[in-house]
Amino acid sequence: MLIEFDSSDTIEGVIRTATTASKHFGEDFEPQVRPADPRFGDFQANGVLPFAKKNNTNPRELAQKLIDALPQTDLWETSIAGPGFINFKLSPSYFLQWLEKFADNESIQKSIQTEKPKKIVLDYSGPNTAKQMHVGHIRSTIIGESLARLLQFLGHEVIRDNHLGDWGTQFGILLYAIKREQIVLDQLGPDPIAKLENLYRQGNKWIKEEESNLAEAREELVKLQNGDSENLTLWRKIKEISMDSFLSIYEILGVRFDHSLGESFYKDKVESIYEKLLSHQICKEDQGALVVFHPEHKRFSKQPFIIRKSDGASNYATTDLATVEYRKNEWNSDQIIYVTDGRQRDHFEQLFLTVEKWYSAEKRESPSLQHVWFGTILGDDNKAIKTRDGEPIKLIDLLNEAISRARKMVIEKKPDLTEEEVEKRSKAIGLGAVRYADLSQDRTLDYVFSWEKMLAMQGNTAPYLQYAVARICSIFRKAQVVPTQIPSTHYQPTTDSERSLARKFLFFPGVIKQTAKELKPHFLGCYLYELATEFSSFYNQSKVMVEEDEIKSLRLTLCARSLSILQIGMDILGIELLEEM
RNA sequence: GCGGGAGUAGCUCAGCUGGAUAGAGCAUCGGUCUUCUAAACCGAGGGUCCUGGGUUCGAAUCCCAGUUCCCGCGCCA
Repeated sequence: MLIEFDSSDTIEGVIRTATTASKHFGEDFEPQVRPADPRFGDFQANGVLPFAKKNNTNPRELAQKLIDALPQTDLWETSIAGPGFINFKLSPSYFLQWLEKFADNESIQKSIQTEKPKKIVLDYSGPNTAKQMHVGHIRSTIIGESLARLLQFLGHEVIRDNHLGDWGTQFGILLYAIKREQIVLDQLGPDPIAKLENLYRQGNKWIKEEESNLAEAREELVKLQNGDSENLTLWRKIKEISMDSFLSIYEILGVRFDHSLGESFYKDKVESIYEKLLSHQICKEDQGALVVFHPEHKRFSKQPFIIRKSDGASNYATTDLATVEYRKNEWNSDQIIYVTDGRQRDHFEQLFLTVEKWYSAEKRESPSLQHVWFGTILGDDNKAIKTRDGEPIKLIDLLNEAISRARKMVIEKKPDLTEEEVEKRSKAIGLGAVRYADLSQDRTLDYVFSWEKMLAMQGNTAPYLQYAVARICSIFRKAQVVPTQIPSTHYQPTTDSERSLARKFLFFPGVIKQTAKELKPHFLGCYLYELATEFSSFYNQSKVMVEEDEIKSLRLTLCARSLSILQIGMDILGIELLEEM
């Protein structure tokens, strides 16, 4: 019998073979193999219950027929429980075979990679220029990066594109403020982006104070959009300053984009969009603007998708349409994934509907479009953190605070480390904590920002996972073997802690699949935490460095597989690991 | 008004798409370091899964109604 990486697949395959051949079941029988409660077994097949219901037979008797039809094997024991569940309790021999078959990170990756690699554009982070990234901006960057890594791990070609908000109306206000204050952009001092942000805030105040100021700001924007050279020069400088600030954050977070084509990149590509959509009668003029309605849709038949404002200017919707076209034509992408705040869901739904009609009118295949949205980070008032007024916590400050708190713990624990080592560990631990705090929770949920939450280092946190890894590495150092060169063994997982750790490995494939299917990193994060918990428990109960070589080899193998899965998983989450803590 | 999301332990959250006695972390209380790293481990207490109906062998999960909070809905992105 072939042992597959995903044990559910192995079991399901065996069941299907049996049921297809059996007169009691047939081809339409769904085994429904799921991880089981450890009290009952390792996997369970639930499919008999609904099938018996549909065919008006006794489920327990039917379950018995299924078991009778299964081939004899020493890989597992089966039993019927409750109303008709079939439990599979895997044998020690199964575990040992699995452990030997998927022996290193490469073979694990190979076993799970896709057969149909796609070219996927991942659109994430996308901060607005002239503003600093604050804590509210962390989610798109971290979630997006993690999904990029996941898809790459699965064998897809991923194009990371940072769709900068560099052509919005904020420039009217900012240019107005710069001119009013007679600011020289080259002389903004050590923290130019903060200065720009203050200017923007000041400008915002001014335009609210007086009508005429608002008019002037609008005029600056029009001049910019019409290619006024003075304003364009200022705009370029602003973008440069912004990019420097973003890049320093990406550097810390280990994020690198293949492209940073902002909205400005598409400003000359929008005219043809209007023409095409008009010629296909997808959009129409309404109240002076060019809009798209979707008559078949209950809501978007009334709620417009504005692709050209009544003043003739383009907007977010327009550039997004042009962006799809560019990514399809120039990069030949099969799929585009947008990682943005959930408040933009209507926008993307409308965008996707519009693209679908447009491409189908031209009989072209549109890329598959997906909006991976996340909840908002809220302030203490339960409202979204916003930049316009007040001073939200800067992202850079959060990251630095995380590193400095980790630093205290690192030094406390090991006072004699070199400065270089302290630096390395504090960074891995502090940033890991922040990343994990966000990634370990369902992305669709809003949460209130708190230092305590973001910087926790005990319990279900990245440092806990990193600590488990450090302990494993320590064992291998003491044992003087490398994880890939452990002597083979005949000793099978026997004790409770050996068995339950080995058992945990088997659920990794399913977790990866689910994470990829729903594009929700928290499935992986939670699993890794559970795995680390199993390992810690194993570590406390079973000494690895024992006299008996056979037992030692098995336990080293369990350490090695824990390490592999933690390495792979943490790498996908973008969290660094340490060999010592 | 229309549409979307959410309501699970004192707090923060999981709950594998309908499975068996609902789980973690934090906090509280108790135990474990001359033994591979105590950022750890073991244990205890803590629940009207918002409320009320329904669907069925079986519901935190699906459907309906109500309720509370959040978000979106014509020229911001």
